[in-house]
Amino acid sequence: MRPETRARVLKAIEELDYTPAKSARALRRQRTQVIAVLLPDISNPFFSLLARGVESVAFDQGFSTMICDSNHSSEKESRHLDILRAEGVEGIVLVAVGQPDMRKVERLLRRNVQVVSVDRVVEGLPTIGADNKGGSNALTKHVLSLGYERIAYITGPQEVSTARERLAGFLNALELAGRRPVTAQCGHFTYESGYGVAAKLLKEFEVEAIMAANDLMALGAINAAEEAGLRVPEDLGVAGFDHVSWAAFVRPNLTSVEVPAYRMGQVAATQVLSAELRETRLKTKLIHGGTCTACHQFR
Amino acid sequence: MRPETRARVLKAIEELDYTPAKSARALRRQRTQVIAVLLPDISNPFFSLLARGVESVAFDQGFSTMICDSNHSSEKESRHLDILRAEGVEGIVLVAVGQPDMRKVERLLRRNVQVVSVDRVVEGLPTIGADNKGGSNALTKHVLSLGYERIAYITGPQEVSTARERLAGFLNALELAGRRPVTAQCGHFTYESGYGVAAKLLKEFEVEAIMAANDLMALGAINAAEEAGLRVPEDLGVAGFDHVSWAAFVRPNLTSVEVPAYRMGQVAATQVLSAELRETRLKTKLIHGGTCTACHQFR
DNA sequence: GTGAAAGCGCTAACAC
DNA sequence: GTGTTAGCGCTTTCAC
Repeated sequence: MRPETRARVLKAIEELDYTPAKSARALRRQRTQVIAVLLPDISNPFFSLLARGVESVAFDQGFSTMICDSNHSSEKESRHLDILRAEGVEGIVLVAVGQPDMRKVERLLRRNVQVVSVDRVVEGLPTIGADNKGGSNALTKHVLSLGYERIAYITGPQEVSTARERLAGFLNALELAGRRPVTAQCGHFTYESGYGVAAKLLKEFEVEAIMAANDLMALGAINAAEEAGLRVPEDLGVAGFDHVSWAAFVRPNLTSVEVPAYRMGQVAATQVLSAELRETRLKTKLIHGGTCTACHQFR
Repeated sequence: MRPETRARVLKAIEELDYTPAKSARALRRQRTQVIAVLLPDISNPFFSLLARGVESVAFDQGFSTMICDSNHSSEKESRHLDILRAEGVEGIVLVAVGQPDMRKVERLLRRNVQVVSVDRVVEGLPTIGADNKGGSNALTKHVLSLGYERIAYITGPQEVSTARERLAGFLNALELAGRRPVTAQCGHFTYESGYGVAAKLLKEFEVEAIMAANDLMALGAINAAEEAGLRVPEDLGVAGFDHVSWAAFVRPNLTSVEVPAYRMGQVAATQVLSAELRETRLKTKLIHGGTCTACHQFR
């Protein structure tokens, strides 16, 4: 092309304020260059970090990301799956609310839309998860090594795979040490449920430490303990799981296991975008060893 | 249409797994039914709540939402503005990183893309913000009414309008009471800066209370105080701003002013989507009175 | 009501 | 290289 022509074209672009229209391009090429991340609650710091991880990878590869919030509702999740199909996204990173609507998911897969589950195991989908069992196991061993003997556990809903895995890791470590938990009771991964379960538990049992399946419940347990007149960590040790950012500001500090949400998002996005994938069906993949961090919560 | 034909069509839809392709529709109608929210950091709970507010309104109106993360970078923000134009979004809710690239913004406006600024005032754009000055004023009066006299202030970067407004509200309330702040020093809205500024300040001045321009810095101040051997709230009162959700879990509790991020997002989205808007240029709009919440932090 | 046809803005293919 | 053309899947219009 003659430099002069080139200059004229550039000038026209400038004057007409031209930008190629993505929707036309998408129609013609049958590729939108958009992926989505569909999660239960973007205002939960764990999920929003995960979303950032997805976005960072997509952005680098020239993809846009739609972040969709199912608001903890399976129905809204299902509607979002429809919308995303119509929207023509090329892949979906899914943090499912319970078991997702597999009919919808399969329709997407048939259209060659990559769907990868993160954090929670979904039957029939490749899953990117942390090593919940291993992390819980390591944390429990750490707690035992500090000399705690009478330990209670607050677990999450048993339909959620992460809750089951963390409980399993805990029980396994105890068993290896030839011990049994004082009690294991079920919460809902919320602050309130942690508070409620701990308050009840502290009345009925004599415990030296409480381990919870996530930080929010652990925080509830701390507050319940202090209201029961117990000093933490002098009278009662408390541990959580997730190592969410604000936990670092909580006083007294919370012992926890780091779950690398950002990296999990990155890995999931990479899987979704990787072309190889279009051939091979993936297996579940573990990220990180579930490192046990900060330990100020224990005497 | 004959019921029989109708049935056949429905059956075909089912069999072919048909969903109308949005990109074709968008191309033909020159409307994508997509809006975007472009913000500095989706993993910040304040912004993610805001994003949820935007999404909820858009979803109800049949619009999809693209959440874009500028990662606190003006450059990335600018690139996102380009992408969003190419993508053909019909409106943008913008939480700007400093002053945004107005050339890009104006190109969007010229194309009749609605751009509304939230939280931070942007010259030349309608802004949805909280009543920072009023809220700060009310909080300061509250603190004064509790009998505190020697008050220090930790402000945010003065380029950010919210920081200026909160400082102004504080100074105004003091002035009305015929007082002056012990000192007012600048942080960066981060935990670390709050910690650092407070630690220094407590050495140099004798203060009864520290007020910070946001919760994160207030939390830093609390930790600095406790490390300096001061009990909070017995020896030193501390107040923040934003009333972020995790602040409710912090012990001792933090006095703060609520900034209704979710509602601000909803209002901004409504503005962006409202058709009237296409005619009239908007003015800045205040949401909420900046209510002063929980007061356990003060004796 | 039903059907046919044009065209949105782009890209891929093919001819020059 | 450069120019032309067909067509992606939908909506709108206009003719029946």
